[in-house]
Amino acid sequence: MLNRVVLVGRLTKDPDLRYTPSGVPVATFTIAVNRTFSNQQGEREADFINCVVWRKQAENVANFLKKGSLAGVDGRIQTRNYEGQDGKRVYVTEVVAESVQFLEPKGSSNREFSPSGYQNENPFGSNNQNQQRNPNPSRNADPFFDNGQPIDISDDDLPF
Amino acid sequence: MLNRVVLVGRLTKDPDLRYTPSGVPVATFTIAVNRTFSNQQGEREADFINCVVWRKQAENVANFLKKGSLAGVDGRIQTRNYEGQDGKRVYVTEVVAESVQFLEPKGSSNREFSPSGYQNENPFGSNNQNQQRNPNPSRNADPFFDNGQPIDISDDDLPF
Amino acid sequence: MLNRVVLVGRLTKDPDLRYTPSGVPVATFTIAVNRTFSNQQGEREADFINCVVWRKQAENVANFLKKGSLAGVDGRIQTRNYEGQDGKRVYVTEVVAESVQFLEPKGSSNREFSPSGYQNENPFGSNNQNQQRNPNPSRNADPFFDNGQPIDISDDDLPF
Amino acid sequence: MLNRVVLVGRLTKDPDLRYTPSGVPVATFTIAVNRTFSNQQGEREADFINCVVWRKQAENVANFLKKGSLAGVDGRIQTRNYEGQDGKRVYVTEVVAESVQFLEPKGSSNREFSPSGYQNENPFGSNNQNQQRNPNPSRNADPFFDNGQPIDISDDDLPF
DNA sequence: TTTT
DNA sequence: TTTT
Repeated sequence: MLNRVVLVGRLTKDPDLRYTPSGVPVATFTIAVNRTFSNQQGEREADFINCVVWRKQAENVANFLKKGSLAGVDGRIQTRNYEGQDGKRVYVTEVVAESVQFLEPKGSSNREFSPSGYQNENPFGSNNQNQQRNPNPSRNADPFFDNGQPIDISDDDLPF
Repeated sequence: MLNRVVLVGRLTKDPDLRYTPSGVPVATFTIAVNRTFSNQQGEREADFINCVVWRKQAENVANFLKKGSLAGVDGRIQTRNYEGQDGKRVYVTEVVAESVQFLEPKGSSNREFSPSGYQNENPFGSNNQNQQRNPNPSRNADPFFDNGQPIDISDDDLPF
Repeated sequence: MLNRVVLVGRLTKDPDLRYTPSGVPVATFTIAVNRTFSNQQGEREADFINCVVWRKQAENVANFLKKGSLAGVDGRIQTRNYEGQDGKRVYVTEVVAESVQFLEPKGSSNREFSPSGYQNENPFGSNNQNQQRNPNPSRNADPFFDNGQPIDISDDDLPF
Repeated sequence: MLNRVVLVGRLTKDPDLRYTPSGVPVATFTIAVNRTFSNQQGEREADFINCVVWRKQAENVANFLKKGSLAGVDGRIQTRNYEGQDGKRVYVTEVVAESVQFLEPKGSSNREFSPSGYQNENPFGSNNQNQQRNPNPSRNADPFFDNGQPIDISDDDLPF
């Protein structure tokens, strides 16, 4: 079972950094990857792909990337679901970044983020169907990409 | 701008083959990719990834793969959106397969699907925001994954 | 059977553009990809990966990339072999680029090279063991990476 | 700097398991990946790609894969060089597998090898130019792929 | 709304 | 609901 994704594109806005209840950093961002082909109107379009990154790299992403930054992502596709505002299940497909590469020559840094730290947490991924971990019925937005407050990301969502 | 996905997993059900108004075959299927790590309950979970494949390979997929088949996918992530039943925009992230590999030793075939045929169509991808091409206001399900009838896939959705 | 490579790194020198006897352009270059980890001496090392690109993109690479350029490569690994100067068989592993992305903000261009042109050639790949196509016993360097003259690349080496 | 490889193919012979002086397992194998296109003679050819895998997965590979096994590899390209028998430098390009997937339905197992164990070794990769670590002038074959004895693999060759 |  |  293989699941591998590599992307190079630009952030559509500044990354969003949050923390799980136990204090693990998680950053989300959307990367726009321009297509190499044009549509019938001769326009080149883009795919807008949501990405999640954990731990030390989440903080690096928040510190070094911003809207418009050129970045490379090496990771895997993750699917999960949560209960939407209307009580319906919402299905989400996103990329979990295992490494993020800063490709901007800004200040000639060209920083890389190698995976490190947080080795002892013994975390895990989750595609959990039942939402007992969210006992609050009034808050049903996507915990990752709701442009909301840094709450309600469960430690259950931690991958590897 | 790079956008590359490689998956190996099993089909969650038989592929769904349809045709665009101009007669181009398109198949959709969902591939379950088991994760290599377990969650806190010690269970191994899976990601369920929707895939689209066009033209000759769509017919091969429909002919040679079925629920449970082990398959490899080499493609890219595509995002698109359409107007949902409640009038809200629905955002979809899926994989457009450029090649699909049949990994089952069924009948010792181990068939491969190489890209071929349909070279002269000059098609293109689309992430179109406006839905004028769907003049029917009563039909607002996902044209690809609605388990519905073989209608309403626009030739605008054709990639490369 | 899947074979997919994605690289982002910098050219170690200017690309080398040649032509097959039938006039098909082929460019070769080496890309240095810095590793994300350090060795015992605390040094970060790099992998130096030979790449080949054909047709229209070969000319784009020659025109737009040079020593030090940041580039992305999406392709596959190819192995081939030829008779070395001492009569021994030399085995080569390299990357055949299907698309090359120019990631330099030089002149704000950020050009992309989409595959196009040369569609009617009906070419093919080769891993040929016998070298009858090189009847010249005095010339036994690597036809691709010998830093030599633009000769002796067979049309048999053309992939897809 | 991104460097990602995904392969699916069959082992050309049984894997070769060795140990570094400090006892770290390392397995090497060659995977044949059939091409999706044919040459002018209408034959489908293959690429024969050397792979290296370390630690726990090396032992899994040795235990569960053999000549002809269908396997998936997720890893990166590595280049290194060593002094050949004639005193000339030999350059090697191979794949370092980060995970290996057993795709055979043999005994209905379909085992996966997740990275684990050997976490505390703090090893590292090396592309070392000078070979002082091989003080024996009479032994100049490739330490990995010489089909030879389980000697002379330095702990310096350990990646990540 | 899921595969082995 | 988007980047250059």
